[in-house]
Amino acid sequence: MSLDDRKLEVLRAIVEDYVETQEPVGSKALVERHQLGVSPATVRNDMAVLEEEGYIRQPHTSAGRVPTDLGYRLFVDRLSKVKPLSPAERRAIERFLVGAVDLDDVVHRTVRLLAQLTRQVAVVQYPSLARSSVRHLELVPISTTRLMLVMIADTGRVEQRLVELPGPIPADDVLDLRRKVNEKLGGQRLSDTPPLVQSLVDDCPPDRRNTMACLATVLLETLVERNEERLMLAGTANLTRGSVLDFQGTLRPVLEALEEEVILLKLIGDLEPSKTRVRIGDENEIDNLRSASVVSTGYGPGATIVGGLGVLGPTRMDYPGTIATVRAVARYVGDLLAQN
Amino acid sequence: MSLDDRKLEVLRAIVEDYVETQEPVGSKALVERHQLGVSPATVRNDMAVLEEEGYIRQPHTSAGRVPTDLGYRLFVDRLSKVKPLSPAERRAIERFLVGAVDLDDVVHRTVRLLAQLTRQVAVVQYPSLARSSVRHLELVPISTTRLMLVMIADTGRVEQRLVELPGPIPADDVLDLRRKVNEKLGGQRLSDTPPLVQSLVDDCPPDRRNTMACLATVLLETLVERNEERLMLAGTANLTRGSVLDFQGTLRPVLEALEEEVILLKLIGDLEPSKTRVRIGDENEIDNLRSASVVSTGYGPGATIVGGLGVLGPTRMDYPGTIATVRAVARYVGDLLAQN
DNA sequence: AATTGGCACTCCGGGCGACAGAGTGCCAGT
DNA sequence: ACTGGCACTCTGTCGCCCGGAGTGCCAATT
Repeated sequence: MSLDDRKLEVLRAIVEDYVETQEPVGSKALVERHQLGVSPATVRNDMAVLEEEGYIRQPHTSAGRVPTDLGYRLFVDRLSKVKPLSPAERRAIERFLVGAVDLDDVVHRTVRLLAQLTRQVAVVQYPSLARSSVRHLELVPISTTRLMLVMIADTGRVEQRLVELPGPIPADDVLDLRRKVNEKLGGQRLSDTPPLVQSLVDDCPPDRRNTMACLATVLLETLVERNEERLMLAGTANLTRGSVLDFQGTLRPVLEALEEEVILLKLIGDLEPSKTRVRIGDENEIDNLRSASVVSTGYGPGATIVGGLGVLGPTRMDYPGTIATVRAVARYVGDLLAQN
Repeated sequence: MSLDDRKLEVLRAIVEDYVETQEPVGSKALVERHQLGVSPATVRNDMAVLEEEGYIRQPHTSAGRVPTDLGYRLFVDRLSKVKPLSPAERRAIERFLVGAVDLDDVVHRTVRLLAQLTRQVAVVQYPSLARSSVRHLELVPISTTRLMLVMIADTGRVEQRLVELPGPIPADDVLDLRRKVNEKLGGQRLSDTPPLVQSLVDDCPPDRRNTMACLATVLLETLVERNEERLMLAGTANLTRGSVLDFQGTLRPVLEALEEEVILLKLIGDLEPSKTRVRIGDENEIDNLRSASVVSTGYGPGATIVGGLGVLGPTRMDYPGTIATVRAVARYVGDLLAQN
C-alpha cells in the first residue's frame, strides 16, 4: 500500500506539531491545528496505516502518535522545503564572522554562532590537513640540538613540533635544511608528501643524513601519520533545553560521545560533495547517540571542501530550520576562507 | 560556644558518610559506622549545636543532617589530611603523561587524565602568555603584502597571526625585520614588551616606518592585548554521575558556566603561590555554580607558575582525594614542562 | 470505495489516604 | 555530662480511584 498525498500531509502535520509541542499528537488536535479538510476518524485511519508502515508509533495504547526515525527521514527527504533564513539571521551571521583574525578565531566564532542560531550543540572541524597543501615550512633553532618545526598550510592551519636532533647543528645548516624541505614540499598537498619526504632523505649527502632522517620522521608524523584532525565544540548547555524526554532521560551517553573526538569526526567529517547530510537517531551508528540527530555539511573556499561542520540535537528537532542554518553558516565560512 | 573535639569528629563523620552515600546521615547510622564511643542521643546533641553554628542542616524536620558549605569549609581546612595517592594512581599519571609530543598534547593528556582520576570535570589552562617569555619570532612571507607572524614562547606556546602590510615588501627586508624584532624582543617577558615594540617603531628609518607600524600593531595584539588565554575541558559527562540531587536538579547552569572561558579562567587562573585552592559552593561567586565546588592549583616548571588547572564537581565531593590528585597532576605536569 | 459519527475500551497521570520507617527533640534518670 | 526512652514529625511509597485523552472498530452515509 502506497502513501497517498493526504497521508503524507498527515505525517508532516504530526512531525511539525510534535517538534513544536513535544507531546504525542492525537487525531483531534491535528485536524484542529491544520486544515486537512477531513474528520478525525479519517485521520485515525491514515495514522493506522502510517504506523503499520513504521513512520509513527504510539508510546502506549491510547496516547497520541510520535514520529519514528523513519518518519523523520521521510519528512526530511520528501516533505520539508528548505526554510529561507530570516534577514535577522543573515545579519547575525555576517556580524558574527566579520573581524575574525586568524583560523582559531574563525573556528571559534563559527562554532559559537552555530550553537546560538540552532540552539543546539555545534561542532566545527578545523580544515583537514589531509586536504591542505604546504604553504611553508619553517625551522626555528631552539637549542643546538633542537629545532621547532612549524608548518603553515594554505588553509591557515599551523602545526608545530619539536625535533630532537642527533647532534649539534650549525646555523647555516638549518638554513640549508629549510631551503631544501621548502623546495621539495612547498605547494604540495599533504597527502602527497610521504614519498617526497623519503626522497629528501635519500638525496641527502651522507654526513647530514642522520639529521635529515630525524627531521623526516617528525615531518611525516606531523603531516600525515598523527591524524591531526582538530575540532571545536560549543553549546552543550543546549542539551538541557527541552524536556527530559529527549535523550530518553539521561544526557550521560550523549555527553560521553561528545568527548570522543573520533566519534565527532565520524559524524561531521564525511567528505561528500556539498550536500548537507542528516543522520537521524539510529542512522548514526553510535550507540550513545541513538536518540540524537546530526545535521552536517562540508565547508571550504569556493567549491572545494576542507572540513566539516554541523550540529547535534534531539531527533525531535526543527530539521528545515537547522538544515538551512547549517548550510548558510558553512557557505559564509567558506567565503571567509576564500578571502585569505 | 566553641566546638570541642568530639563535635568536630561528628562533623567529619557526617561529611565522610554523606559524601559516600549521598544521603542525609542520622545519629544512629553515625555511631554504627564510626567508633565515636558515645550514644546516638549524645551525637544528636552535638548535631544540634553544629546545626546552630551553621555547619550542617536538615533538609526537613526528621531527616538526617547534611553538611553546609560552611561545614565543608571547616572540614577541608581543619579536618582532612591529604590522602596519599595510591601507587596505581601514580603509575597512571606517569604512563599517561609520558610520550607527550608537544604542548597541545601535554594539555590534552593532562585534562583527560585529571577528569579520569577525579571522575569530575577537569580544566587545564594553557601556559599563560603573560607569564611567558619570547623565545623566537618568525616572519613568513605568505604573499607580497602579507606576512605570517609566528611567536614561539619559552613555555612552548606558539601563536600565529596574519599581518597585512601597507605595500609589497622585498624578501631581504623581511629578513631584516625578523632580525630586528628578535634582537629587541627575544628573551623578554611578554608583559615587558609593549614599550620595546614602541621603540622598534620609533627607531625605524622613515621609509620602513609604515611596515613596521603594521607589524607592531599585530605584535601588540598577539602578545598582550588580545587576552590570549586558552584552556581545555574534559569530563563533562562526569556531571551526570551521582544523583539528580547534586546540582539541585539541573545541569543547565553548570554547563552554561563551563562554556564561558572567562568564568573558567577566573576559577582556575588565580596566580597564588603554589597553594591548592578550594572554592566551595557559594564561595565561587558565579551564580550558576552555587552547587559546585572547584579545586584548583597552579602549575609550572620548577617553582614558577605558568598556568592553572583544576576540577569542578558537586559540593558533595571527596575533597581529600581530589585535592591530592590535583596537586599530584600539577606537579607532574610541571616536571614535564621543566624537561623542555 | 472512501469518509464519517458514534461508542466502548485502554491507558496515563494526578490526587488521596494509609502506613512503615527513619530521625529528631526533649526529658528524666544515672 | 551522658544515656535510654518516648512521643512526634516528616518522607516516600503503595494502592486506589477517577477523569481525560486517544484509540480502534463498526455501521451508516455519500
